[in-house]
Amino acid sequence: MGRAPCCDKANVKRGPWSPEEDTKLKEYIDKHGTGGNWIALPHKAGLKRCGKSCRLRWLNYLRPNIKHGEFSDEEDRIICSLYANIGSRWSIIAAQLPGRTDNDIKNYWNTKLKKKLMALLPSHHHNQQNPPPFFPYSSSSSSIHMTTDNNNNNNHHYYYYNTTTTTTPPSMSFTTAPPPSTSTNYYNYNTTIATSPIMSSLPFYQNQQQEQQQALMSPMQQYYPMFGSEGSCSSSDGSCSHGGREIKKEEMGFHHHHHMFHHHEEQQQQAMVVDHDGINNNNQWTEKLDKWLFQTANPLDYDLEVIKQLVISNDGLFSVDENKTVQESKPIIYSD
DNA sequence: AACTTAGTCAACCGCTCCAAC
DNA sequence: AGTTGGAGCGGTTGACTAAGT
Repeated sequence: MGRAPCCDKANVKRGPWSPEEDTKLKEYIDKHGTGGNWIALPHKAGLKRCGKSCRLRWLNYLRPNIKHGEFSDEEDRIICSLYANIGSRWSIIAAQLPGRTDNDIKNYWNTKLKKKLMALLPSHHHNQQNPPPFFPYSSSSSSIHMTTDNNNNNNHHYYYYNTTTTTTPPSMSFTTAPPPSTSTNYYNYNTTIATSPIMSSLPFYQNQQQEQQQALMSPMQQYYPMFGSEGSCSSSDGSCSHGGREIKKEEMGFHHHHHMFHHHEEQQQQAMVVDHDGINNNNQWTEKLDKWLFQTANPLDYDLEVIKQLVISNDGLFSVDENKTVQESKPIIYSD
């Protein structure tokens, strides 16, 4: 049994709001506030609307200081950085962009910004089924490098799984591990947006060096001010409070990020393997890796301290920890 | 001019969270 | 401690418009 609906769907108006309805809602809230009860509000305001619909209309359109129109490069940069690190937490992203709503940012990302970035990627990433590697994985700077050792003419592909913890904000971190000197093809599967050379070439990253100076401050203060200085206005609900539910949630959600950022930078690089049948399958595996990384919304689900190797075999892609052999491990991507 | 396709974005849906009881 | 129900969130839908054929 599901829960009771919040309103009588048959007796509420749906669809686009008329100017008259907007006026009624705005006048009511200007005069009485929301009263902390959206469900009761439409009846009091004389609106035949669901309370949720009123709330949405107010937050996304009618409340003061809403900013519509073009997003600036700076806003693009902030959205990309945050998306790369926290994913589709639109309300949190919106909280960093005064006047913007989560809905606006979500729409902007889905319809424009994502495509803008896709256009800058190598063509083999343009297939929608194989999303590009700059999409969010976590705030960690984990990455997978693939190299191909053509010099030895053995068609072996080497994947390097890096785990990096860094004191700099994710948007400005760089994975510094160079490809092995023998490699001729180098593909960087960075999981953080700014580590990609493509991303770095975008207009909103042009002043990255300058921003690295700012990186000296705590990233949590920079992006999530509730961890240090001022509270910020959420563009989702317009609140400007340190108290209440939202911030509690964020504190919980970001706990491990916070912790991670305060580690000293260190990087591990583990090489492994690969026994598969040749360079012609290269794309197959790069695509699978992309897909895996993309689907793994939070690679911390895989313990980065444990995963030391990625091993490809005919049965799939395996992560191998120190205590297990390939045979003992379960593939993280199964071979088709 | 008529039709189709693609893009945009406001609004809805269904879920989780959590305060109040 | 368990239940209820409102608030808030993110994903998705669909109406509308613009561009292309």
